[in-house]
Amino acid sequence: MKIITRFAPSPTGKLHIGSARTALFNYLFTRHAGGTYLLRIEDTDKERSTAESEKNILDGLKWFGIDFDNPEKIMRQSERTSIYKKHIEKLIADGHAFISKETPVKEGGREEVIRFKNPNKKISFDDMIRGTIEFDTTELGDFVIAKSLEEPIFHLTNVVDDIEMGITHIIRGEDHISNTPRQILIWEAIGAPRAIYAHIPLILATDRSKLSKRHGAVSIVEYAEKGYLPEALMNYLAMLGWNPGIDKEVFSKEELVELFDITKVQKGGAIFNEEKLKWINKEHIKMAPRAEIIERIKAYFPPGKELPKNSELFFADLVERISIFSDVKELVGKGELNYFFEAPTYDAKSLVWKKDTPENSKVHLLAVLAKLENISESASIPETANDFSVESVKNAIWPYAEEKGKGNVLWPLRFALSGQDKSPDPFTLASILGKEESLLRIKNAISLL
RNA sequence: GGCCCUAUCGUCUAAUGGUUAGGACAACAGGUUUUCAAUCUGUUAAUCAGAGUUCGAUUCUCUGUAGGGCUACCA
Repeated sequence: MKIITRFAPSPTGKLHIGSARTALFNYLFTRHAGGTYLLRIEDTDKERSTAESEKNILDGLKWFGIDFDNPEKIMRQSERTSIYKKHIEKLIADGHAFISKETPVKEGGREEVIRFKNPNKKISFDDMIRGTIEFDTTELGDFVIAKSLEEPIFHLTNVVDDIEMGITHIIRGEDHISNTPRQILIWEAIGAPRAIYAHIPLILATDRSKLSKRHGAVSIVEYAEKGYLPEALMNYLAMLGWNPGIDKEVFSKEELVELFDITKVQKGGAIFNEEKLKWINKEHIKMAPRAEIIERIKAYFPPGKELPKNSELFFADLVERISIFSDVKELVGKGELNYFFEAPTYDAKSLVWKKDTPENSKVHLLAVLAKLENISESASIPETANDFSVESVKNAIWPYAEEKGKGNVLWPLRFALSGQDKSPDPFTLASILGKEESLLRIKNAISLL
C-alpha cells in the first residue's frame, strides 16, 4: 500500500515548535516508507487566518528542512468551499446531517447551522502509538459541522480533504485524540475506508503544562534567530519522544529518516529542555564543515570589527566557546573576548600571579619579551603566513616557565595579552594577536610594573 | 464536572515476567603542562502509591494519586 500523509497547519500564528515536531514525525515516517507527503493549509477560519502566518509557517518549514511532494500546489481549504458544499448537501440528502434551528447564545450566533446526525454508537480505533482507544459518541450529541453550506468547520473539512487526498496515515498531536471519534463518524457517513491514526505526545514546559508563549521561545523562527542549526533542532525534536533504541543520540537528517519507527514513539508528554538542545547543537557544529561554521559566526559579528592577525586560529578557539551562534554576539561584542580587537587596559596588581611579587613579574615579562623578539617572522614553516605559531611561542617560553614556576611566568604573560582573568592560554593568545601586537602589549605591561 | 490519554534518575530516555534497572543532558569531583573554554575519567540520582496474578513483577490486572488533553457556530 502506498503511504500518503499530510501536514495540515492552520495559519493563525507562527510555526510552533510542537507543530514543527508533528510535521517532522510525519516527514520521517513518510520518507522512511517512501510515501507521499502533502501540505495542506487549514484556513477555513477567516477571522484568525492570515497570509502572514502562512508565510511564516512555509518559511519555517523550509528552514527546518522539511519538504513536501506538492510544493507547487499546496492545498488551501479557503479555495475549496464548493467541494465542502457538495459533501454537506450529500450528507443532508443521505440523512447524516440536517439544518438545525438555533437560538443564538452569543453575539453573532446563527439562526441555523448544520449539524451531524449522531448515530450514537461506540467507536474504537487502533492508534499506532497507543493501541486501541474506545469512545462512546453518544455524549457528543449532534455536533456542528458547518455554519452554513458555504462555511464548513474543521471536523468536516479535515475529513473531506483527508478522504479526497487519499491520506492513509494521520499523524497529529495528542490534543486531537478527542476529536477522532467524531471525525470517524463523518468518515463513515461519507463512506470511505478509514485512515490509520497515530497521536504523538505533546511538548511540555518545565512546569509540565502545554508549551506556550508565556514559557519563552516557542516558534521555530526564534530558534533560527538564536543561531541554532536546523539539523540540530531536528535531531533534538526527533529525540524528544522517540529514540531508535541504541545509545547514539546525534544523528543527521538522513540517519533519522533511516531509523525512524512511529511505533516506538513515547506515549507521555516530554519537557522541552534547551540545555540538551544546546548540547546537540554543539555536536552538530563539530560535525559541520569548518568554513560553513565560520561564515555563520561572522554573521553574528558586530559591524566594524577588525579581525586579529591569525584569524584562523581565532575562529578555531571561538568555535569551542559557543553552543549556539548568538553566543558569538556576547563574546565578541563588548564581551570577554574584546581583547582580540583592541588592546586591554588593566592595573599592575592584576599582572602578578598569586604569591609572586611585582618585581619578579617584571623580570619574567622582560625575559619573555626578549625570547619572543628572537622568534623570526620568517622562521621555520615557510607556507605559514604567521610563523609566530603556538608551537614556536611555546617552545621559546616553556623552559623558562618551568624553571621560574609556570604560574609566575605564564599568568603575567597571559594577563598582559588579554587583560582578563579568563582567556585562552598565552601561547595561543600570542599567536592569534601576532608578533607585533603581542610585543606591544607586553611592553605596555612592563611599563606598569 | 464528564470523557479520553499518560506515569522509570532533576530532564530526555533504554530494558525484561528473573539485570548490580543501562545511556545521554544537567549537577558534583578529579586528570588534562598558569586561568577560562574544550576534552577525558569518575560520583550522586529513578521504576507514583496500594492491592491482585505469579515461584518472581518496573513490566500484566484493578483501584487510587498526580499531570495533560478535549468538552466552540477555533483548528
